[in-house]
Amino acid sequence: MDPARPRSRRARGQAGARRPVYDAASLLAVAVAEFNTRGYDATSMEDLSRAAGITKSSFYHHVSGKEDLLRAALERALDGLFAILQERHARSGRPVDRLRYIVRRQVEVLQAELPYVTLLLRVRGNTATERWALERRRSFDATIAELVREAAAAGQVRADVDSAVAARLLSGTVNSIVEWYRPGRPGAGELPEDVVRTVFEGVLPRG
Amino acid sequence: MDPARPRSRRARGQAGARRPVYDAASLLAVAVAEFNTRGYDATSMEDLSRAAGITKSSFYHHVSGKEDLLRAALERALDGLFAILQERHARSGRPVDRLRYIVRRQVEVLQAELPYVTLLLRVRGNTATERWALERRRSFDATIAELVREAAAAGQVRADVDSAVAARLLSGTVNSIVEWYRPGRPGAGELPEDVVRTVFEGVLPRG
DNA sequence: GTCTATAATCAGATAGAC
DNA sequence: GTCTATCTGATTATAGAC
Repeated sequence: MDPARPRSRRARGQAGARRPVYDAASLLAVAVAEFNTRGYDATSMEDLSRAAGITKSSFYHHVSGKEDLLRAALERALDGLFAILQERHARSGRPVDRLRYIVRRQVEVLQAELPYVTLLLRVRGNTATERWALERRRSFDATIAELVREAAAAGQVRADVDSAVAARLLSGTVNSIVEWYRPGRPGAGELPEDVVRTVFEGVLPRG
Repeated sequence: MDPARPRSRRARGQAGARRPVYDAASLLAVAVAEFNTRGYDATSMEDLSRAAGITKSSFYHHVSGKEDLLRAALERALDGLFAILQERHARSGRPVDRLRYIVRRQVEVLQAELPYVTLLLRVRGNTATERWALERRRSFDATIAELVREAAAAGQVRADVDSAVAARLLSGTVNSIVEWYRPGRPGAGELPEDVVRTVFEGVLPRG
């Protein structure tokens, strides 16, 4: 009927294809979405392959196993977060200004890499991969905590709350966003600035 | 050798017994600790019985199953949280004062019922029990969100951050405490007030 | 690249002896 | 109350046909 039919094979690679041609990256996205819905441990390879629309065996043709999917996802999240610390405004200036910048950027990365960061924040430490990710996370948090300490020593943040506690509350507030933020909602662009305002100035009206 | 030997059976019920005489409540505490360490789905009944020092079969003699353990734990956490909303200072006064009171009490309940609240905050919704808990949690959060809205309408909290966003950040900050707080550390008594100060006034210095 | 079939292991749960 | 032994089903992963 249609002489151009053989081309449809290539066309599947474009958007709008009935069943996408998968590569490692797109299957990772599918897997991470499932991990976040059910939890990593509760998600079987069967669940993943069904979500991709292929059989378990076909799925294994593309990926090497469940834990490698996890590692790739966690790596992407961690790389995004650590890249912030290398940016110019995160490395120079008053501690409190660097802190403000990092918090804003952290919210932005969280929005941009939501599924990957979400997965990262739910890791428990059951496997070597998870413990590796937890350690890198702890290292990131320690950098923030040190910055809060410096800002407190310079009188740039309040002294009546222990700086270690303040740092944990700050990180906790930012991280909690993954529990409810969904992209595409109105007001998403204002979120980083809203978080900075709320964290630094509190919820009470200006005084 | 010792004519009083039979008594040792009763003595095991006291503190310092080598292997405690278990009842449903003490096994629940053991189970919740394991759930929080490894995650609910990654924890097997074998893990639980080993943690209790008995076999899987003996463990089943005391409890009816894994999901019932989960339900009992989640119920305890939820009951603790909802009880706050019935207290006098949570029900009368200016919205912002009620809010402040609830936040302080929420931190206190979180400290007192740490393992149970921790488990509650990690539930994903895979089973009917988990979905039931998630719905009760959402109902609790909705009460807080409504209170923030009222406080905003009365000009008692800042208007330049959306009240729904502010409410989520507030709840997120409080809930994030389970990720790092451990009882018995110095400064634990000051935590509720530190959280109230940080959330309401921010991390910047006064004035 | 996708499939069916299956291996090997581990999970939650129970039976029945002591 | 605790044990050993076992059932049943799900899980990760692989073999080999098309």
